[in-house]
Formats: sequence, C-alpha cells, structure tokens
Amino acid sequence: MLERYDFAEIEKKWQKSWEDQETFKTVEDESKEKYYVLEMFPYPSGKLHMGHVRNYSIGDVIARFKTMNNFNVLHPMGWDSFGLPAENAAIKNGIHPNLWTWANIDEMRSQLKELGLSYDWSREVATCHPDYYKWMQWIFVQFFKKGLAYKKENPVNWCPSCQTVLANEQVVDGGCERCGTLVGKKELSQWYFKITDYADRLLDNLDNLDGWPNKVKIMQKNWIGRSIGAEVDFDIVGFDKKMKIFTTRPDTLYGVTYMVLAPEHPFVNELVSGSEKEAEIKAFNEKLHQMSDIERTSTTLEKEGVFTGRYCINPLNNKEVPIFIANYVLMDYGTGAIMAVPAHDQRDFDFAVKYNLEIIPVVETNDPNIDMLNLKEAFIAEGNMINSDKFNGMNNKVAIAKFIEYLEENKIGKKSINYRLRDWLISRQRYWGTPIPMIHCDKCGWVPEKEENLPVLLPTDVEFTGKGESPLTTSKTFGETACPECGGLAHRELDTMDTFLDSSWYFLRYTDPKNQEKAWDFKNQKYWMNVDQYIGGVEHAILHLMYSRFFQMALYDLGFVSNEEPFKNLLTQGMVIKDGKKMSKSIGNVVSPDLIISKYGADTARLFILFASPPEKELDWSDAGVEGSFRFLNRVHRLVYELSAIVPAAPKTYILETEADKNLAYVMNGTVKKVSEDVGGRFNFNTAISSIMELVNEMYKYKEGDDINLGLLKVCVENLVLILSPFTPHICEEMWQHLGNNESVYKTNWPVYDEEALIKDTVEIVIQVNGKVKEKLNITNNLDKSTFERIVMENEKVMAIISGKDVIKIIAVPNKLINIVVK
RNA sequence: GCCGGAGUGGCGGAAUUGGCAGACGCACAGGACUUAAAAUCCUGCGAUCUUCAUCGAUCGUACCGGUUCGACCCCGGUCUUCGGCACCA
Repeated sequence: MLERYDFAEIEKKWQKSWEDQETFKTVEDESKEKYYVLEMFPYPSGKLHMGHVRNYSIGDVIARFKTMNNFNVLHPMGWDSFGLPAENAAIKNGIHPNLWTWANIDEMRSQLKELGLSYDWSREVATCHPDYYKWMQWIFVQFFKKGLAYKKENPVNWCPSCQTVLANEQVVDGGCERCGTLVGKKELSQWYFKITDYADRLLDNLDNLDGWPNKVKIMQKNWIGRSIGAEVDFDIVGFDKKMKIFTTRPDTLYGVTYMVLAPEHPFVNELVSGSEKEAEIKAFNEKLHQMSDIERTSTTLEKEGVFTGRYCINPLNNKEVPIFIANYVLMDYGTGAIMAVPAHDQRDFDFAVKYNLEIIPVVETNDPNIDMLNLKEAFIAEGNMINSDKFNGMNNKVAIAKFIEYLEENKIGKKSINYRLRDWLISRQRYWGTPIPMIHCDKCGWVPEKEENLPVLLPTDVEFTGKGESPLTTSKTFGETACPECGGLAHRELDTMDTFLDSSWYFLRYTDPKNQEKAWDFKNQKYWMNVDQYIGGVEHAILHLMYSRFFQMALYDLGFVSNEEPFKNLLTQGMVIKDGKKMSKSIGNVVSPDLIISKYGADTARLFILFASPPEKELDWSDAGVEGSFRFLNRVHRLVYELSAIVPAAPKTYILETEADKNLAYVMNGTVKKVSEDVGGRFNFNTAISSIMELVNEMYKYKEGDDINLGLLKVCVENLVLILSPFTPHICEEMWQHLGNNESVYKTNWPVYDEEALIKDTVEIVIQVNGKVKEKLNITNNLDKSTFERIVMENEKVMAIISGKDVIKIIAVPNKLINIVVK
C-alpha cells in the first residue's frame, strides 16, 4: 500500500487476484444457507452505461454483504444475446450477427470485470450459444407436448415500408421503430403460448409475493385485467345462431336497448349479405381498416356505427332490440359482441345519443341532482333496481349474483371471467433468435424435432436484407428435412422465437450451467431456487417478470422445478436518465462509465452511483459530486495508511476510559448497526454510505485528541474497512492486506456490533413549550418519568419562560422530549 | 378517463414507530498552510427580522383545511409532475 491512493494499480492488482484465486466461485454446499442474488442480465449492445453500473453495483453490494454474513451466495452473470440490434448491424454493416454479438460480449465482459463485480464467471451463459438454446428448444417441445404451444392465423404488426413484421415492442406510438411509417396489420400464421391458462394463478399468486414492490404487482394485475361477469345468449330474429355477449353488468339486462357486434365479427357477413345494408356495412369496414390500431382504439375517437337491419330478442323481457356494428367494440376482447345499456355505460350513452336510441334506466339513485328520466351522462354508481321486473328494489351489486343465478337456471347464460391478457405471440420473422424446433409434415401436421436431434442449429447461409419474410427462408440447407414421425419430406418452421423466451428461464440454467444432459439438474435448482433477490429496471415490471413467472409455473406443473414462483424478493431500480430522457443510443445521451473509471477508478464510480440516490428512485445523471466520492476514498485511504503504522500491533481488546472513547465506540457500533440494517434490510445504500462517512469524520477527530486508545482505534479501522468493502472492494482489499490480514476481505466475517456501547450515559432531551423547541438538556439516561419532569421544571430557563403562566399539561417522552403546555 | 408513485435549502438527498426539519455529500463564500498552485485542514451556508457581534424572534417540508400537546409523516380537498393502463363491455 502506497501513501498515495493509486486506484489504477490497486484495482488491476485485486481484479487479477480474485480471478487467479477464483474468489467468487460458488459450489453447492448443504452445510450453508444459500442466497441467490441476481441482476437482470444485459443485452450485449457493446457498451456499459450508467444504468448497468447502478444495477450491478446494487447486486454486488448485496452479494458481498451476504457472503460476509456467511451465506453461500450464487451471483452469476450472462448475456441476453439474441435480438434485433445484431441483425440490424448485419444489414447495415454486413457483419454477421454472431461475430457482432460475441465481439460485444467480450467488450462488455471486460468492462464488467473492470468494475470488480463478484460474479462467478464459471457460470456465464449466453442465450445465443447452442449450449443454451438447445435447452430453450427442449423447453419449447415440453410446452408443445403439454398443449401450451399452438399455431394460429392472426393479424400481426406489419411495416409496409420495411416489408417486415414488427414485434409489439418495436411499434412506437403506432409507427415503425426504424422508419416511422404507420404500422398496419397482416394475417400470418404464428406460434402462441397459452399464458391465458395461467391468468388466474399469475394474478392470485401476486398476493403471496410479499417481497415484491406493490407498484409492480399492481401493474401486473392491471395487465392481466381479470373481469368477472356473465355470458348471455341473445336470439337473433330470423337467424339460427345465438349472439353471445360478455358483460360485467348482468344487473342492467333490462336496460338493453340495442346490441353491437365488432365489425370483424364472423356473424356480420351472414347477417347482412344480400340485404340493402350490405354496401353500407362494407364501406364502414373498409374505412376502419384504413385506420391504424392506435387511431382505431383511441378513446377520443368518435363512436360510429351502422345498423345491420337485424334484431335481437332480450331473453329476459322478449323485447326486440336493433343490432349495430360499431367502431368501439373490439373483436379480440370477450366475445366481440356486447349488449348496450346506454343508461349505465358512458360509451353506449354517447352512441345512443348520436343515433337517437332509447335510454332506459334500470338502476336508480336518490341523488336529487340526477334526473333519471333525463340523464346527462351514464349513471354508473351503485343504486337500487328499477324497471327490472322481479329484481326491482334490490341493490344492484346484490342483484348481479341474482341475475347470474337466473341466467343459469334458465340456460340463457352463465357466470364468465374475461382477461385483458392475451396469449403470447412468440414467433418472430427474424434470424437472430432461437429456431423454433417444429417441423411441418403434410401427413402428420406439426411435429416437434426429436429431442436427441436438438439443438436445431441456426444456419449460417442466410441473407440479411431487412425485407420480406424470415431470413431463414433464404437458407438453402435449413428448410427441408425429414418428418420425425413418418420420415417423409417435411419443412422446418422458419420463424424464430421471441427473445423474451430466452430470458424467461436463464435463472434456472445458472444453477447448472454446464449440464450437457439436461437443462438443469433437479437437485441443483432445488438447492439454489428461488432467486432470493432479483434486481433490475422497473421497465421490466410487466413483460419479463410475468413471462418468467409463467415459465416457472409451467415448468413446475411439468415437474422440472420445485417452486411455483421464481423470484422471492424483487428490487426495481429506477432508471438512470440524462437531461430528463432515458439514456439511449438514438438520442445520443448515453453516459459510459469509462471516463469516470479512468479518472477516479471503479470504486469511486460504484460508490458515487449508490450514494447519489436510493435505488428505486429515478436518477437524473450528473457527475457533479463524483469528486466528492473520490475525495472520501482518499480520506479513508489516508486515515488507514496513517493508522496502519500504529494499530496492527495493538491488542484487539480495549477498555473505554475517556468520554472521547465512549463517543467513538458509540459512533462505530452505531455505524456497523446502521450499515447492516441499511444494506441487509431496506437497501438504502445512500444512507449506509453517509453513516460510514460520519464514522470517518469521527475517527479523524478522535485521533487528533490527547488520549488515544489504540485497541479501540484498531477495531474501528478494521470495521471501517469491512463495512465499506461491499461498496468499494478494491481499495478495501488493499487496506485490509496492509493492516496485516492474509485472507480476502470478501472471505472475512461481517463485524458484529456491541449493543452495550450503544447505550449512552447521558442523553440530550428537547424541551418544548407549546410544541416549540425552547431548550436542550443533557440528562442521565433512563431517568424515571417524575425525576425527569422535576429536573426540567426546575431548569432556570424553563422557569423563566413559564413563569406567570398556567401549566395545563406536561407530555414527557423519556430519553427524548418533554412538551409543556401553558396558557 | 382509470390505477399507482412523487413534490423537503442553490443541487443530490436525510429524518426507519406522530417527537429537535435539512444528516451526509455537492456547489458556493471566507480563512489557514504554500513563493504560488494543487492537495489538505478550519469556519459559514433555508428565509426574514433584530443586533457592532453575540443572544434572540418569526416563518418554513407544493397549496388549502382538519385531527393532535406535537404533523414532512395521519385525514379531507386542490395543484404540479412522473410511471402504467386505456373504447376491455
């Protein structure tokens, strides 16, 4: 250890030492309690940005803290390395995605290593490696066999300018991410996962995820969007099929004055074909098809529709009501058909007013401001039933169940649950993804590739044009194959998987990353799972975190894993933004940690980003203040260097003699306690760091004093280095070694604090008069209440303030405060 | 429109259970050391008033009101802002 803080030298030295000693390698060890800490693995875009630094610094502090607290910690890292940017680079620069990706991985891996993160690199995985995607394909086959994967024709996002399909995430404000052209729809046959089968479990299990932020649970809940209601069958006059509708308000059935079909509803053609309405309906539908999804589903779009000329019969009162098609009813929710109750639904109300349709109230209020016979807007609040035959007088909430009962008894409907959640479209017309291991045979239909033939390797003889269909169609070697079932000529699926699949189970592969026989050994996953602490950006609150939960549940049902939920505790870090905007390559506001690391070192970078703000909060990046973190580390370095000349020889035991001793022991033990709680409990790294700063300030003050207690100082220095080490590991290793220790600070036990030292002889109490602070007093700790009150009331200043006034009340909080209420 | 956060000095932020608002750090100002600079150290740093200075007083946690001996914290309302969802029947 030099007198000067040579961070570059120190960081290089210890990174090499950790690598040589395999300090962070983890093996299963039944004798120890395990702790699995995981940060969301990155897409290898090429360069680390400050958001990554924040994410991995948080995880590293937790991993190191848990290790020092004697847990067997699994802390892995890998690459979510399939994805579109690699392919775009190929189109633009002619580099093969494989080369581009691996070059980026190498670059980012070395950047991560420069940060001194405690990863077990022997467990590294990359989703684009055949060793990984082989098992991705295997999982797909298991899902297919269980009936969780199916293929169907459906409209998908299509950019007419780029001539390609876009993922939902690639549609930004209704336009193509790359060229901005309005995205349309195209019918394509696609693979889906039946995530809707798990809707109830995904929703209900949220209640048990105590370690998850509420915000994320609410977002998932809204996304799943469970609505409980009823399905009702309406007869159509002169038509042999029934019109099935879904409603959450069966209590309003007597208020139905018209019906609406979605324009795409399969009945529409049959109902109007050959009638005088046919041309009008066709024209209306064509107009709708010209619209983008965004326009079409905008709440501000005026409600429009066309009467079909046909009628329905309300099964409750046999009333005939007209059937419309309208732009506000969507084919892909519920049954694509609704009963309209304008009195109690605002959309129906708007439509009824426009087309002059009847409005019949069936729920009444006693609010004098609302005229039920002349409504200005739909009445959606609670009330009592009217105009509803035998249901009249009932509270409408109660009536819902009665109506459902009635529907079921008379076989005209039943209770029904609908979800906003749709099945997961997993096909992508892309090259750089996992090939879907399915083969189509004219005789046998869709057949999975035999498991012993996995992986289905991505072919390399592929052209990248960015136009047209999946690039795999251009391969001369890939498409044709033999049917695994009958051996006849068959064709491979040419689409690849959505990359969200790859990231939905990587946490399982980490538990057994090198296994060539299985995706993972049951025993290994049983030892390590669940992930005890998952850390990542709040932007993944819905997609990644719900897909992973779905995978885990499906794999649980298949018997491959031992838990239904993958992530026990979740920490969603806030985004690191710059100038009010999310850091992104296209805006050009990405801040790389390189400059800070070369100027101040990785320890400073880590310390600064954790000190700047609590982790969940959004952080507007500014490097003002980096100097302060660097200054602090210099200050620590100087202090330890100076004291290392005198403390190593001192005994580890000490007796507190002076007031200064007691004070320092109080601060030191308090700091150990606070850091333990802030890091181990509530993840407030910023306050943990500030309390360490206070300890350092206190130690500087103490060592300038007259009587120096070397034993106490020794413990202070050692504890300081230990509790700082999860934040800034390199400098702490260096100081720890210099203090005469041979073992890595990482392998050293976290210090315990002395509860006794936290009990003070005297405490400062606050004296308030009428709630205003008037005086502060040092009194003996733990005085009984009456003595405490007497001392305060006999205080000269207090007596002066209250003299001549009536004391009405005295509120005394022992060891803290006393409030004298006077008049 | 619906749901969920957030709003504290010039700035990042602290106040963990209703009990001293502004910890810690940044920036700034003054001083010490130095031939000088850097580094380091010391002091000050919410606003207003008062005072030679101290001492002190009043106000102050987006805004209005309430509960309480006491409110950044609890309750009612308003505004601003961020995030999610959005003709979901």
